[in-house]
Amino acid sequence: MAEKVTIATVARHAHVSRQTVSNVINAPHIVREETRQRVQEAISVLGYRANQAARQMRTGRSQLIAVRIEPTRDGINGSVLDRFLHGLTEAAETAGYRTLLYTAADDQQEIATYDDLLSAYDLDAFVLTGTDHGDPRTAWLAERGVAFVTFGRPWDDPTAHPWVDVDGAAGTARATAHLLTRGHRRIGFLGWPAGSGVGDDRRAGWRETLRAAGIDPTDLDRATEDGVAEGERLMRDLLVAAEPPTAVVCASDSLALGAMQAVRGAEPAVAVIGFDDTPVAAAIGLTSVSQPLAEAAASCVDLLTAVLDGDQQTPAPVLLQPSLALRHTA
Amino acid sequence: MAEKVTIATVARHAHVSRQTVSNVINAPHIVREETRQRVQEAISVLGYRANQAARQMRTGRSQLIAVRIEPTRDGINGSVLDRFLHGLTEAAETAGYRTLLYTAADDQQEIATYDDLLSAYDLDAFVLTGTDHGDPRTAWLAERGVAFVTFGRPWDDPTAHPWVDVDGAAGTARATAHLLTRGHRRIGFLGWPAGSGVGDDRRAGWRETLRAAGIDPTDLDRATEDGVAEGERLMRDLLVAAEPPTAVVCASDSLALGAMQAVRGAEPAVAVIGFDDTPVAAAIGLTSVSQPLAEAAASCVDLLTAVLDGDQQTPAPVLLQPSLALRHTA
DNA sequence: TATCCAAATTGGATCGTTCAAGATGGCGAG
DNA sequence: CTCGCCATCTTGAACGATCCAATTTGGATA
Repeated sequence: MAEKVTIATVARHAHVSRQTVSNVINAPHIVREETRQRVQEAISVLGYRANQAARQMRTGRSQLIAVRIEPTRDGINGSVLDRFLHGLTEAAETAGYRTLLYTAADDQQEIATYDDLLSAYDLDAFVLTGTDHGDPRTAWLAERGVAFVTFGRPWDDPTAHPWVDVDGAAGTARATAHLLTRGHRRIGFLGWPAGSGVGDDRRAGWRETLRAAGIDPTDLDRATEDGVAEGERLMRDLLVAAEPPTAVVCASDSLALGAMQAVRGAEPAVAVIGFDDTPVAAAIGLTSVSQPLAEAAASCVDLLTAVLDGDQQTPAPVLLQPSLALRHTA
Repeated sequence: MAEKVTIATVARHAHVSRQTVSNVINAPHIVREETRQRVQEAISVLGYRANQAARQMRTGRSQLIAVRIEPTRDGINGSVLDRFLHGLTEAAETAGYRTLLYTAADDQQEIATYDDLLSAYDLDAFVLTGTDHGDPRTAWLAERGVAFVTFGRPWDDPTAHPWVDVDGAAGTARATAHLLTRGHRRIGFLGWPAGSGVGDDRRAGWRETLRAAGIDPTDLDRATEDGVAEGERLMRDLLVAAEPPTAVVCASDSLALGAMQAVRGAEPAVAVIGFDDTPVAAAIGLTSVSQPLAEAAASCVDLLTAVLDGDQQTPAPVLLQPSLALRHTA
């Protein structure tokens, strides 16, 4: 293995001092152009790369961002976070950061991990996914002045910290509007029990769109835990109503898949629209609301760099618009 | 924010020297029991955590493992690597390592990233997924004495480096055997063009099992690129043969999904078995060969720790057995 | 030509840890 | 009683970068 190339090696090679090399890297403007080029050449000739550990010891910054990876959850919806993770890694890389993964069983353990990562690895920032009402994690981080962004709104106070989110209500609204233009009037909704920010948001988009069209959403709304079997059960329940729906909007592809199974072979066909545009939806031709996950991830990195570069303490949140991936179930 | 707790803080608090604290952490056996306990107590009282950057500067080890995350590939099969990643992160964590992500467009760029990660972050090891014949990446790493494990066999030389893999041939063999016990005799195979290690392996399991049962596999074999549409096309092609198959084993769930679409409504039903047990398979009730991904990830970490702790240069490879997730397509 | 100022460069200290070598004290053998 | 040995603990130096203060250089000015 070739011997280690340090900043001193570069300095010798370019006939300058260590500090000048450091300046070329961190503050090029204070170095004379001619010197700068000579050093740059030495750097590339020798293949020099600053040792992060040494830099970090002086500066306290590691160029590392941490993201939690959840234990393989629901097989269908789990892919959403994975796609977000892909986008995040790419965006972070172009911004000069690397992505570190960690796991945690619950909020308390996650906070312990923050502590560990911060003191052991000097992490620069955290990206949290899926915050809920009164999240202890964001409070802990904010209290200690740690930089972080959440993918998902803080439902209590939208100005509490930087966040990126996708407008779920707009998504279900778009889905509902699409069904309305196709002539559907009785459009049901399968969602989650009230109380979760995300679930309530998605339900609201459907409800308000129906109301705006002069349709009473009451009796067309069903809620339960997420899952295919649950979706099927809810849909059957909707179908036996006095005036069964001719279409249904769902809060997830899991629920939508269940709904599809419940209406299989029905005449006339019942339209179904899911949420998240998962691979399952694409595979079986399920129309679904699609979140711009790569864009969301890039926005997270943008906000983080804004915070880390000290430009702003709390950059403006980003709310992205979903689109409708049209397939043949609606 | 509380002031930083360093090894010196602990030393003062326990009335010993820095080095003794270091010894308590790294070589407890050379410290007197009484002293050890006193130091340990100081550590937990102060909440001390060794600073990785500083440690790394002396030891050259970072307790960091790197894994590549691919740009969101095929929506259906992509989840396999994601599930592996989940398992890997968990296993690495319990072994005292953290997982770092990186992306790369091609092999050459990936090698450049190795170089970067090694010199900038002093990475301890790499986990590679999906190696192919004559992989330049493994050669590069081996040449420099970098520790790494591949998830996937080195098809050229099984002793080239440590690896973990799932026995794909055993998987398709098991699927084929299952179909045979269900009375099927003409069992087709949809796979990838010859040349890819994984694809050839999966095909071999099916072929040899048929041969062992006295059935000639010729004419029952089809190959193409992966994808749902391709699977459907291949299956239609198989069906118009002189003696069409009554069942088919596929090299992926994508192909299997295509096959299912091709035989939809056929009487008698044509049995279909996929490979990878993806969420899509679970969602639509497709019987599929299931890889023990969490176990594979854990094995990777085991091999890595064996290499990193210097126990062995090339620990014995691990070949895991897949199982058959029975659902209602076979 | 001497003086001064700003820009560019230099050397030394420092971050927190581990390594290498040295100091201390107790104990048994000679 | 003294020596050497072992177990235990302490001291000084080093890893590779950046920060700080001091110094040199080049060019403009008097």
